[in-house]
Amino acid sequence: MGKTTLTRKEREKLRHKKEILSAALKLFSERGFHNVSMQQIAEASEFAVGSLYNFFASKEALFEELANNCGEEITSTLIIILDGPGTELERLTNFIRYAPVLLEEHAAFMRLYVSELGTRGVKLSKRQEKEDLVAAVNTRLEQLLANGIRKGVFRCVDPAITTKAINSTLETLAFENAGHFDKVAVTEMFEKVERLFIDGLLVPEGQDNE
Amino acid sequence: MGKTTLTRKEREKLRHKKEILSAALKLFSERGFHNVSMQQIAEASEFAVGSLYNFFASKEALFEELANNCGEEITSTLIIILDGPGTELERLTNFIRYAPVLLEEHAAFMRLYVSELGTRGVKLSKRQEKEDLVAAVNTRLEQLLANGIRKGVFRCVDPAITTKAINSTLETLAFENAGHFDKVAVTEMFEKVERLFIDGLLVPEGQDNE
DNA sequence: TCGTTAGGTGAATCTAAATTCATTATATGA
DNA sequence: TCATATAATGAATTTAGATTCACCTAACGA
Repeated sequence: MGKTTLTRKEREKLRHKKEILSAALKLFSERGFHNVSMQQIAEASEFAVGSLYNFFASKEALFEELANNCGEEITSTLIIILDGPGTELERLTNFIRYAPVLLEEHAAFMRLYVSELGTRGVKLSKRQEKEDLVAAVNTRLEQLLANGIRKGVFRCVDPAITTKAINSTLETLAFENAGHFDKVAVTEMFEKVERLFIDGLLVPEGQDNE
Repeated sequence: MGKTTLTRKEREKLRHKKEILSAALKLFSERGFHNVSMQQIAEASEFAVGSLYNFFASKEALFEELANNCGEEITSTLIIILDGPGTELERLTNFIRYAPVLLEEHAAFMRLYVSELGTRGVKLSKRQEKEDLVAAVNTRLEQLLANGIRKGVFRCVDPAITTKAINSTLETLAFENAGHFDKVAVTEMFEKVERLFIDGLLVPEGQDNE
């Protein structure tokens, strides 16, 4: 019947699962993992508590699935940008410029990510996956910076530290703005970040690198 | 008897309270507020659970006292640096350089601060005080940057954004290093931060600001 | 129509932790 | 030494919230 290999029932089930995840994401991002109960998720998603357990083995499992889903989506986009065409300067600029888009599309998850999973964190069993995703982005950003430095485009800074600085700054601003998203204000804000980091990294004209 | 106005008993009590706070700080910083029980704090401090309640009305109250104590101590030092003598450049440099010292002396609290109170956060009732402390530091740092820009020492960046960038970078590194503190490595790391931000902020020689 | 099955339901149960409080120990000073 | 006050104790109670499960309901094929 459907255009996929899934039966209608299966599609329904998947949709229900997504509804639960979506409601949970909203709540978790607003109040944090420990301050949201399964009851509340049930109410918000208009299911019964018991039903949640038809989809997820535990609250923690639900959270993990959420984190993995969203994390994958976001990091894969970032990796495409970092691995994409263009000079180091262009790609780094795109990376920073993309933040507002990410924020608009995934505001709730960004909040969740920064507060529960970011550099800090709640302890979860299978956090492995997420570590890998983040590491993948960081490695690429570091590499990009290192290349830019070698080519004499960027000043001779430490790529690892600079990566951390850029990421933590973006995370912080993302978190602050995820609540009350205002496209214009946010875009403007990230332009300032761009000027801070990009201009601060460029080798001043007429000077040699190192 | 004592050199203060406190009786011996009172001093004893105070010491006991400090012992509890100290044990709690260690645990909270390692595992986070929600993952530490009053039982555990009792064991670690070698008191009975009930005794904790002779000192603090609730677990949350205990946490708040901890946060306020340490927060005050740290921010007051930072404010002294930011308000101190010296040019904007010198004071900003000192601010960043002071991070390792802070980290060495207050590693546990730094961890706690970043994970539970930093820009993100657990919801607590009387978080007001802490907000004020942080705001006091941020305002001064912004002001310092603004002055530096006006005097043509720093590039024309946004002081508020730059403040956030510097703080979040320092916080992130502090958090990462609070666990396994290594003076040499940490000092080296913060020197790189210094180069990243300070050098990146300076107006290139022979050029005019704006 | 009827039996079967996959979800769905939510009250009941279980669990981990916070909080209380009757009891015990210790110190002080008459 | 004894009376009193102050602090310490930890078993018992309470509470909040996760998890279970015996029971529904709707859809589908026979």
